[in-house]
Amino acid sequence: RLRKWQERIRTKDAGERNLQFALSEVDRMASALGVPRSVREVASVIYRRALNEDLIRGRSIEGVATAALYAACRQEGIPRSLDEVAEVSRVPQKEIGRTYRYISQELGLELKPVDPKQFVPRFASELGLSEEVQSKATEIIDVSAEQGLLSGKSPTGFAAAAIYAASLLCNEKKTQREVADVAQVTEVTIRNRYQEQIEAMGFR
Amino acid sequence: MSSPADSIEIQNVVASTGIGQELDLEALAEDLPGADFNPDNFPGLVYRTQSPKAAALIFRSGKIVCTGAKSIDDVHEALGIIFEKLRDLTIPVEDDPEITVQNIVSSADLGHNLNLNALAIGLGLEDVEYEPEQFPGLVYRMDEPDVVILLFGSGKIVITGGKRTEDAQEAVEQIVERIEGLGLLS
DNA sequence: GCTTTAAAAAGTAACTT
DNA sequence: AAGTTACTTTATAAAGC
Repeated sequence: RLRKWQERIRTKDAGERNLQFALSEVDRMASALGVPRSVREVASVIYRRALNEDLIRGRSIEGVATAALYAACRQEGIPRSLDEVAEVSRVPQKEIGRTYRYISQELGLELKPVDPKQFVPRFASELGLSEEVQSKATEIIDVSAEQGLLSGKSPTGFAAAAIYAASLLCNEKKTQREVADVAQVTEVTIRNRYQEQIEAMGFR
Repeated sequence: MSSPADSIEIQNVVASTGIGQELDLEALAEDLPGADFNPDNFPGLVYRTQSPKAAALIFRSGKIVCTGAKSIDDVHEALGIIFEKLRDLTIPVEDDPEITVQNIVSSADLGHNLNLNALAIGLGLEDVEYEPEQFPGLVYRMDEPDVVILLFGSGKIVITGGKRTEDAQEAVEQIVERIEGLGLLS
């Protein structure tokens, strides 16, 4: 009976330690990503829900913590790409994506697909581009998405191309390489999306 | 009057069977020209048939998985060839081993572009997985028939998880009806 | 969970020419 | 810049770790 008790305390302690570890990891990654405190709080709520629903079994604590943070960023409307999240996590990108899809399904998060426009302010400011370029990029995204060009395309690549196009239109040109670097996509992707977008805008 | 259902093409059929006889795969790998056997990697021996084109995974237990065939008839033909090859090597093979189709992968074309963002919301986010950052297709799990459909912006689709030829047919009819009902089949 | 096999869809990436 | 190759997703059996 005494042993059982000690075991209970031990597992409870272990559980507490695991939770502490997960939340401190969320905190560490959130800081590295520069997301506000509110996002970390949403992420810990998601993590605790996953824990209560026993979704961690068979998965790494760090993987679930990272996926919770990725989900929280999306839920709060300030998404980070899987690439960006993977950079501050010790979990491979593929596992983060897989874990995100799992907890998202099981917790019924029902997050809408990421809107490329949500990347515009951050990418544009990293490139030192003006408000004018940002609103032009936003317009390009809206117009080309409305014409059905967004289906199946990566939101970061779509946003990157629109920012590149807008920088040209507003005489604040950035090279494809510069835009590609902040958005973490290739120049080829920017070129492909850019061509479709300027055609959709009626330029050419 | 071409309907999407007419565009269905079976792309891959997976089936399992067994010869009811244990096998020495090391010996079989020697006797079967073209056989790949790397037990450190995978417990099955891989054997490919040329016509019809298919790949078989042959296990020590005598159980066999056949994949890559373009029709159920091709599965039977390919396995028939393998059964004969084994008999030629004086390995006793049951007269008519039962062949079970486990999965059929089909492709089809809805004939219209799809707005996957609108479709994700229209079909219900709870039944849909659409993560264009990870994969360009929208994943839709259908209950009846029990299949998974991948839908792409081009209107091309993939139906998998079905065990009968009719599953793809029914799935296409169902998904067309649902998308039309949402007014999203431009 | 993973390992292997096959096939389609379309996007993205990493190479080579 | 174009071309090739390869990887992402889905399902499915097999035996074993």
